Amino acid sequence: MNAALDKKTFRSDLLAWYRASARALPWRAKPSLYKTVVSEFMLQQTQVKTALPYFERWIRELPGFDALATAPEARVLKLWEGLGYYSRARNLHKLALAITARPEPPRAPAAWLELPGVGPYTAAAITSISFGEPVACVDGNVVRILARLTADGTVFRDSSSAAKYFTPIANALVNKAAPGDHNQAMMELGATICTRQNPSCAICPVRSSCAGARTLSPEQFPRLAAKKTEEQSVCRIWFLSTKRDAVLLHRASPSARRLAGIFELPSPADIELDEKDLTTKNAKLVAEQKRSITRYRITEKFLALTPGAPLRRRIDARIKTSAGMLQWIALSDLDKITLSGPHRRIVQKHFA
DNA sequence: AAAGCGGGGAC
DNA sequence: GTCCCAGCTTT
Repeated sequence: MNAALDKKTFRSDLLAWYRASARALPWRAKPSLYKTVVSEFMLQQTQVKTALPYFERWIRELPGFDALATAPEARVLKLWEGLGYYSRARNLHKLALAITARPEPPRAPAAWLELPGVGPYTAAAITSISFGEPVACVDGNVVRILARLTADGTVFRDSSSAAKYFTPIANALVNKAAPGDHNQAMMELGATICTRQNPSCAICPVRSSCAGARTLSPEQFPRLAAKKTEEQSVCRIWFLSTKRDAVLLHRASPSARRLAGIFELPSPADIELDEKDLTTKNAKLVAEQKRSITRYRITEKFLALTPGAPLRRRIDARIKTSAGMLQWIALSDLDKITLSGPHRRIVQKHFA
């Protein structure tokens, strides 16, 4: 730790800045344990701006742990549609069931760690904000601030090892009199001032504590090894019923590792088609889109399938034996099911 | 079009 | 410890 860093000065400068300039966010107005939990789940892997409309609607529809616990999972997933990483929604649902099953919610960070979807970061966020537990949240924002504050040039292999490295430092720095506000202030500082590129050091409330700000390029911290990306190409099928009033969709099983319980346009493999079934005569490329997820860059091609009678019979037989993984969904019912975000968009754009 | 963010869980 | 998850924003 930087010997020059005066913790007391840092804490009070940070807190004064936060209390004067915190953004007005819906989970900060009239805070409750439930709102804190929902917001922290939504903010895993998702930026504030994206989560905002989802949070407002969620609180309107499911205003407390009881409402969430008694809601059917399909409704929970539908409310999450478009946010991605649906295991967060399923974990949040299970967490509500666990919370309502006990006389009162736990208070200790270690107890929250046992609940589904709660890791070190989320346990620290929830318990510091709701119960004043003196534990630090360590996310990418906090790593960035601490690496700059101490001008630490360590090269980390990835963000999780960086978080582990900075956790003791972050805990030593927490303001024990106001850990919730301290943690939120760190996140706020990272999101608005101590940004990854072009940090606004000139207006930073803790500039006088920061060793990085005294270097030529504070943005060089933290030093993370470059990630390698992998190209992936996938194909999806747009296939209508004979009457052209329903589309064939694939629903991942509730225990699937990816997109559990979520509908997508089927891949050729999902309906047991191979290349020779997809001739230029019966399969036409109607759309192509690129998207990114973690280290993958995915090129997705959408083929409209208009098969002859024998192939159609084969697919019909396959649907019957698919145990609900393949379903005809009426075009008028598309709004009633949960589609993955990218497939929802492609359907609206090209097939609506 | 490419690069970056980001915590949790399964193994 | 390592890998996977299947999405958006910023540049």
